[in-house]
This record gives sequence, C-alpha cells and structure tokens, in this order.
Amino acid sequence: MTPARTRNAAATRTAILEAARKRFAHEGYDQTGVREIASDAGVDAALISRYFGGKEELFSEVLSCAPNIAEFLDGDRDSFGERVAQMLAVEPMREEKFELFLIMLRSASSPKAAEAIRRHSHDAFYQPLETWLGGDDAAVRARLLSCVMMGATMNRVIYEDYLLDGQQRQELCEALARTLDNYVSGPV
Amino acid sequence: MTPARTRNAAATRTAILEAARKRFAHEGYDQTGVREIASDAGVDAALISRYFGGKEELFSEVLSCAPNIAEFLDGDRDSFGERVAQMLAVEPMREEKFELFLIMLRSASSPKAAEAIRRHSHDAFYQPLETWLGGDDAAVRARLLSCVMMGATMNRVIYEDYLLDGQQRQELCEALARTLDNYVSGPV
DNA sequence: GGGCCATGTCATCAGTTGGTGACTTCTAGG
DNA sequence: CCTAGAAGTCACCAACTGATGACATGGCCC
Repeated sequence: MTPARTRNAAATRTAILEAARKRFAHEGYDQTGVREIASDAGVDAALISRYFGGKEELFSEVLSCAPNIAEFLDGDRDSFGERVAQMLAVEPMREEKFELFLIMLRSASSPKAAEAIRRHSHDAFYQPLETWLGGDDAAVRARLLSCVMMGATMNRVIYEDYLLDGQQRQELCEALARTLDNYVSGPV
Repeated sequence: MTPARTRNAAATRTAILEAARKRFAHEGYDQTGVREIASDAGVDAALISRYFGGKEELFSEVLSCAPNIAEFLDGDRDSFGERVAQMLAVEPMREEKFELFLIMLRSASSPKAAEAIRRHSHDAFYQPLETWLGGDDAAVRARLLSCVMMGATMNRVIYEDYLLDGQQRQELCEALARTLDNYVSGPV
C-alpha cells in the first residue's frame, strides 16, 4: 500500500518538478529561487539539490517534461494556422499550452538556462515542426513559423494585452492565421 | 578648457550611460551588475547611484537614449519590409540597430525592468509605428509587425543562427520582407 | 591663498542566492 | 525489538548584489 503522502521519493520528485515548471513559466529561470519552488511543492529546499543535483539540472529536467508542439501538429493540417493563432492572440494565456514558450522566452536571457533551452527547444519544437512541414525549405518555413509564434507570445508577455481590445485581437488572430497557413502550405 | 577626463561630471555620466547601454543589450537587466557597468566606464560603482539614483533609474535612462524605430520609418515606404528583413535575418547582429530590441527581449523577464520597457517601447516603437502606418487597423498592423520583428530577433538570440546557412537566411529574409510589406500596405 | 562645493574613492552593509553536510525521523527487513 | 538505510530537516556557508555614508581630493570664486 502506497504511503499516503510523506516519505515518498517519487511523489516528492514529481511535486518539485510540477512546482518548478509553473514557476519557471511564470517567472523565468533567474527570477525563480529554489526556496520558492520547494515552498510551492511543500518540501525542503535541500531536496532539490539532492534529487536533481541543482537548479540547472532541475531546469533541464523541466524542459524535458514540458508540453511541446506535438498537440498542434497532431490536428488537422488545414486548421493549423487558425488553431495556433487562436492560442496566440485570443485565448487567455493558459499555461498548459504556452508553457514551453513562456519558459523559453522568460529564461532565454539567463546564460545558465540558455544552453538547455537551445537543446530542448530544438528537439521538442523545431525538429518536429520541420519534419511535419516537409519539403526542401522546411527549415526556413519552420523558422518563419517560429518567428511569428515567438513574437506573438513575446508581445503578450511584454504588453499583457493592454494595447488591444477584443475586436482587435480577433483581427490580429485572423491575420496571424493567414500568415501561419501561408508558411505551412509554402513554398516560401 | 575642458579638463581632459577626470573630474568631469558630464563625461562621467555619458560614459556610464554608454557602458550600461551595451551591457544591458548584451546581457540583459538581471545579468548586468552595476560593478560591471562602472568597470566598463572606468568609474566607481558608487557614482551610478549618485548620478542616476540606482540601477533601475539608470536602465530607464538608457531606454530613453537607445536608438529606436525612427530610422526605418524615415526611409522609403516601399522598401520598408526589405530593409527591416535585411536587418532581422541577414545582417550581422549589430548592436546599434538591434539595441532597443535586444535590451527589451533580454530584460523583459525582469520585473524591475518590465515596467520601464513597457513604457519606453510603447513611446519609442509602438506609437511611432502605428502613426506611420495610419488607417483604422493601424494598431493591429503595428502589432503584427512587432510580432514578426520581435520573433525574428528572439530566434537569433536563442539559436544564434546555428540552424540556418547563408542561403536559407536569404530565403528567410525574402519571406520576412513579403510578410512585413503585406502588413504595412494592409488592410489586414 | 583659503574656503567650499562638486567630484570621486573606499570600506562596508544588508539582503538574497544556490548549495552542503550533519542531523533527525520514518520505514522495511531480520 | 532492533538495526540500516532511505527520506526529510535544519543550520549554515560563501558568493554576489545594490546601495550608502564617511572620507579624500580637485578646481573654482572670493
């Protein structure tokens, strides 16, 4: 019988991972302290070093678990642009879908996190996208899609949607969808 | 006769401002220490607090001086997309032109810097761009342009161009130019 | 020359960070 | 019951950060 809660290494590890994922997405690598993560997870901060080796390794582990682009690639190809644009411009910034982007954008400036971001984002975002696109210029089109998606997310992070009302966000969404689909259907 | 170098408040102030601008663009707000700025400028770190009040105020002052979008808005309207795309995808990441973007992207994750970024980027980037675009949906088109420009810069910051060769960057540039001009000439 | 303020230097503080090792406590196996 | 080791707790360290106030020094005006 699994012991309810305490004294369970696996559960503790998971709790730390979950708390870290949220914190990194909300605050970024630098702004997140191991004490905060531990507090959220309801464990002692020392356990982070014990279980993961340190903050950097924890961050790398988080990137491995974060949801990636797969969800959008699985769906209908023709509606890709619309689905992504909806997420980028209209839907509230739900962490579940945005998480990888948010972690990346908010942590990219930290040298400690940059290397892990490069590695993981390539494996979990760029490469799958490129394969999904196919064709000779898949790399360029993947980059174009990445530009629009990152830029749109970055704008929301910075301005927090202050500058656009609902109607404008709808227009933005439609334009983004057209641009994205244009890159998807290629050729560039 | 201006005293060569020492004991010159104006020159010291300028030196600090210059050094800070470069540091903030290269490393971002959090990663930059006042001691590093002072060292680059060849002055004592305490002078930063004396002259600017503190690191935050210095950052805000730097944003006021950083080169903005004006250069691109002054040129020929028809070549806007090409000129901007050249900067974004082909030209080496010269700090002079990129500086405002780099400072923004690398510092946006810092709460201390976020407020100043919002304010200054609106005044020095968004507002001029919107006015320059004109028309009913200028706000949306400005946002679209901002997405592409920020996203492209972000990609270069993260991946450091590892993923694309010269030929691909040229293709990327042309596609970006088309997209940008499409947003400029509107309607969305 | 002498006083005086602007300018620059220095030591140091208080806070925060990530990390470590010794300690306690719980549980499993005998 | 008792030991051994895993799991968790705690106190603490060393490094770094931004900031401050006391102090030294230079240059200008009287």
